[in-house]
Amino acid sequence: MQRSERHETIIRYLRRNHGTTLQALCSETGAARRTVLRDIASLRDQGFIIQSEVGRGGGVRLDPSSVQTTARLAVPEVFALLITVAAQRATQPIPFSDLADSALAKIERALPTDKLRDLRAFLECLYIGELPAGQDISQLGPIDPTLLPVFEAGFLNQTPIGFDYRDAKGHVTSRTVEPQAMLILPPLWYIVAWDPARDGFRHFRMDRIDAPAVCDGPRFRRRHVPFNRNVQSYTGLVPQPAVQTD
Amino acid sequence: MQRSERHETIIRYLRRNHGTTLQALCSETGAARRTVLRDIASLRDQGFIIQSEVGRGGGVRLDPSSVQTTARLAVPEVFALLITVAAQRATQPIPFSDLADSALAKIERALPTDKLRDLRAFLECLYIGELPAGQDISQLGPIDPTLLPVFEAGFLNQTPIGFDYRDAKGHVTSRTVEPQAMLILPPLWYIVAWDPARDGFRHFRMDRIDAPAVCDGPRFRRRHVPFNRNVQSYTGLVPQPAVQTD
DNA sequence: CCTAAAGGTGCCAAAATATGGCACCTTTTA
DNA sequence: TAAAAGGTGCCATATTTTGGCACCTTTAGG
Repeated sequence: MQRSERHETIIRYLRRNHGTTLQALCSETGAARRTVLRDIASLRDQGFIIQSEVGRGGGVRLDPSSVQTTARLAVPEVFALLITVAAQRATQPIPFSDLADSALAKIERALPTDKLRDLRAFLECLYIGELPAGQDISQLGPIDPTLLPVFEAGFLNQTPIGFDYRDAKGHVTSRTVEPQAMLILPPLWYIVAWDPARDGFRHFRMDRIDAPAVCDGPRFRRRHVPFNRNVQSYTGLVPQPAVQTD
Repeated sequence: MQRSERHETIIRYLRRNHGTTLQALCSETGAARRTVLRDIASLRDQGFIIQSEVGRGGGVRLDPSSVQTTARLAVPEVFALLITVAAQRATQPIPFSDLADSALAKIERALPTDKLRDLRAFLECLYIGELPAGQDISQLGPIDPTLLPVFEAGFLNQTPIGFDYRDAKGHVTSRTVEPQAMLILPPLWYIVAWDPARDGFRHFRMDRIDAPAVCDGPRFRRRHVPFNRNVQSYTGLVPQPAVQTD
């Protein structure tokens, strides 16, 4: 097996298996342990975040936010691809999804460092949970397509965003808030923001947001968003016992 | 200078200079002429269209339509991404799927011309419908991951493919057929092929196919596959990205 | 016609790089 | 304590790449 093939195989395997051992990777690639170790070092040099755990029950794991793309793809675009593939795998897996993973791995390798950093930060503010039973979703509307880029810009640059918000009764208010997180309770998508006017966190349903725009205003600081037990971060869906320091 | 660095230098130089000579590339890279020649051959293998002129006043030139694909995706990989996004849209649409579409459009445009042609042909043989009510899917098994590349090779090159087929009773027969289309009736995937031995079209469930392989045999011609009303072609369902003109 | 300027291929020795095995280290768990 | 893990350095061997050479073809100019 060629070296570049082997690298792709390793990434693909790590992506599909949340935790694995070097021994498994040796079997998968047909290479010696020493070679696989070198491959992993090389992949780390290329920017893949591969965490490891020493000792019994240990192994290696690819950080789920390890993604790259072609330089011409915008971060929200890659984000949308990632979410789509992950959602599809969670609901009704498509045959040959390993090929989609392989494509994502290759896109991953081509991401410039600054965009990779942005995407990683973006994925870290994404939370997923389940909608409480009985929640009314009868008036679920479309989401303004400019909302995600606006959120991204505000979040990454730490500048406030503004929008008109319609509550359940259709009453519209104008808001200027500090975007802190995104929350998906399928099929509802929320923006979680710090509202300075109310001195607290607010959840805004994305389908009730109109005319989103980045605002001039002082840079805000990021805050830890308190969620209840049923909500997990996208990057924390797999427990990470050891954080590798590069 | 490392090999990969040299490749980037060559491409960059060719982009900036519409016509150049090997001698100039040798100076630019510091490598021997023989090495630069190999590099060019290698770049051609990677999909760059590098034209050359022999003789006085000759040289090499990068075809302007030869867009550099920093992520070199295989056609089945792009296919898998496309299908994933389309399937997700059909079941439970993700917000911002327009962004995923946009990303895919950019990826498609970044494909070399021959691969783009292959992908288009591939997508044109894909059909989607709904499973008739009451169809038994209780024995749905896994699909051999080599099947899609085998189908692709057979379909694009118009050469027969062979496989072992298990029918509903588990009876295995060996088949050699002409692949004509793929049919998705979620969650079942079918290969639709012309079976010369039976002088007709046959539908083969992908999860009942084993040991797929491309066969030696005469090139076959493509046929129009008759489907009933509930089946639509993929390209009729999904708007295609605008084709970039040279 | 000849010569020079071009791209191109095959071959081989030398150089460079990758691989695998080994020894040894550290950490974690049963 | 032993086994299961990831990890590093080193070295002989294997593999790949490079550069030089010979030879080929094509084109343009003298």
